[in-house]
Amino acid sequence: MLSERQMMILRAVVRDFTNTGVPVGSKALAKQLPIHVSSATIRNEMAALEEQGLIKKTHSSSGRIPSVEGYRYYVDHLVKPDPLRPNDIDVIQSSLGGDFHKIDEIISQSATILSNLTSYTAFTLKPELKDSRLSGFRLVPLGKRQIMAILVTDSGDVENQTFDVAGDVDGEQLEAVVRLINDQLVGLTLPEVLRKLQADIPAKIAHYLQSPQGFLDIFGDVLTRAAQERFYVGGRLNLLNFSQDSDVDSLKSLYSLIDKTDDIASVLGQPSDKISVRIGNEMTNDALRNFSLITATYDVDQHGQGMIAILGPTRMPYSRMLGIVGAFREELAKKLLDYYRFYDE
Amino acid sequence: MLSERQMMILRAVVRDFTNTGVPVGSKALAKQLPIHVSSATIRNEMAALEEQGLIKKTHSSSGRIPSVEGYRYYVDHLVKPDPLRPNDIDVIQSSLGGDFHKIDEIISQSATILSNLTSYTAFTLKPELKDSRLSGFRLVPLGKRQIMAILVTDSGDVENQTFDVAGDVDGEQLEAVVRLINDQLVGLTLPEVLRKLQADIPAKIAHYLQSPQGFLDIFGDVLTRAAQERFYVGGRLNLLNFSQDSDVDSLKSLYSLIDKTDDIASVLGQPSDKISVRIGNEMTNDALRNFSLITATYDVDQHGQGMIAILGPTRMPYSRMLGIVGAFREELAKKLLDYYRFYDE
DNA sequence: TCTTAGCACTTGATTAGTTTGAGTGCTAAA
DNA sequence: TTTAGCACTCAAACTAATCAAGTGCTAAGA
Repeated sequence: MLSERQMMILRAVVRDFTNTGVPVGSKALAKQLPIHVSSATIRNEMAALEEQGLIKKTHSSSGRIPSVEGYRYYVDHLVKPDPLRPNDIDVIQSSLGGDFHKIDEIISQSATILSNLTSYTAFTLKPELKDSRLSGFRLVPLGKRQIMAILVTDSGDVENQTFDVAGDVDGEQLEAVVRLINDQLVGLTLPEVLRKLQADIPAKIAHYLQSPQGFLDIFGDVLTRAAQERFYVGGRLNLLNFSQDSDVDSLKSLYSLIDKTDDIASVLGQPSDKISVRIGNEMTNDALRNFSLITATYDVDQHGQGMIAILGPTRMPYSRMLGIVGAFREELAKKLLDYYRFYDE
Repeated sequence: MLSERQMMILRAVVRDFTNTGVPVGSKALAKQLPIHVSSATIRNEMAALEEQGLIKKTHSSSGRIPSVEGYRYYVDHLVKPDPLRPNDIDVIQSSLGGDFHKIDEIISQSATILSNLTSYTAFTLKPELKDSRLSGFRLVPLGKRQIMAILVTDSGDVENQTFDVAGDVDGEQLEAVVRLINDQLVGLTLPEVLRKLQADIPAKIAHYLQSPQGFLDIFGDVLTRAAQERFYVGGRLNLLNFSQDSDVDSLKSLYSLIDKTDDIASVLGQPSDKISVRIGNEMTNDALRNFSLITATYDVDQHGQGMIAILGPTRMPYSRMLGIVGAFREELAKKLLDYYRFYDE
């Protein structure tokens, strides 16, 4: 249990350290605190805080920095999100104000905006329905030997892939296959489709195509891509700013983590309605030891739930970041509602 | 003009320095050279080489390192491409051996292979005809409010874009527009199409669509994307290995350079039949001061000419790199010929 | 009992001085 | 033309000294 004064001190330590990056000592605190106490008193209180594992020293006679637990306490009990700066509001308004022709443009743009506002790395996921279902599949012949496969889900995702085919294409055969797919698989969730694709579909297709394997490869490819959560990243390069003493290896593993599509869910974690903050080693991934991740969901009514996140150094100004994330999720939800409303009539 | 012996020494300096990264001194050279001379003699020769600006000292009493001019001389007159290591051959064979369904997969895979072989960053461009022409345009309605625009060029490039439309789509109107585009624009080069798009097309389209601007935006977007040279990058992260003393800023500008699609042509330069090496500040771009770029074209007969490139530190083992690039361009051309042959029948 | 002044002590950073080793240019003799 | 020898230079590694910021602890005061 912390006393009022200890909370005040912890808050000041976190705020000071996140702003300056320098361990904070008792004297500086004494000058700065609203109450009037001597540095010796502060030292005593700090010793108590250290006892509880909330702050720590970098060496035996240094000032204190927050521990992971200290940040945690701060974020859970002490922080108050900053209101947006007027300038930030302008940035959001103007960047999100334009006309968009597809959801993905808005979501991708959002990642850029967030990274600009925070100068960290930002992630955005578009709103997803829990289990999106296959709503259509086509094969469009393009040129002499090219075909495009297009897959559409009921949440409006479109995935496509162009590929070359050998020999003459029999239009009727293609139509038959497409009809088969649409008859048998439309309405199923994507994992179900994938399962069927490995089970009874091949046999059925064999009726129409002499070499069905090529087709199955393509279809499977488009399908898995559609089933994967797509996310956008903004401000990738900002990670470079925090690579302490140029630790190339950890930087590399960080980037591979970010670029590997399939891991993103495990990194961002379960969606929750609140804004969530995970600090340093609270995340299992070792490459994130010195980073904190702020994630938040946003709701677009019946169109599902999306997610935004920012990744920055553990020592980030949480109050400001929470303010930005909190405000931006609202703005984004509003923008998307407008968007859907326009196109849904 | 260099004497036989001076060439020998220059070659040894470059080879030694690119291998070890340590300035090379007269004593070490004396031991290593095939002829038997004293270190004093070497010193004299080195002074002569320095006189000509081919090597330089890092400080007044250090060993020598090659200057840009020295590398240039080495590359132009002294280097002999290394033959591939057996292991490298295996890597190429197995990575390029599989079945591919589209050119782009091969080209993108090539970038990865090249970066693996060299442990540098690699670029690949697919074979392009000089002026590819528009060969077809479609609009495919996908769902209730979604349309996909597809553009095909005569060199087989496909560019597509999905977008949302408001209100009900009139299928006949769409067809009319598509027919108009195909009638008027097919067969023109992409820049010509782009010009027409800004000139007389809007008026004509206005007959069929009440709000043509949206359509023009989309079409223009797909068109410019198709006109842009697409390139693939492998081993991006390898650049991190050479950021001396973690100079974050230059690293950032390097990455933005690489990611900015439109600049790549200016970076890679004019295609030439020979393998070209550009060293350090021979490239105008400042971010590349400490890098060298090896580029090579490859020919796929009537399907045009493509390009491969690797970007690494100025201090790279040129003989090995030239060997790899030289061998790989051949392998790639062969693979692509096979590919085209298969699909062209 | 809580607070505070005072003091001895610890530590990282900075600076200056030393030593070492690799390498150079130059001179003079072979 | 080559080479042995020598004085000289410089970066790098190490040592010692100083400084400044900060701590814990003690003892006195509120």
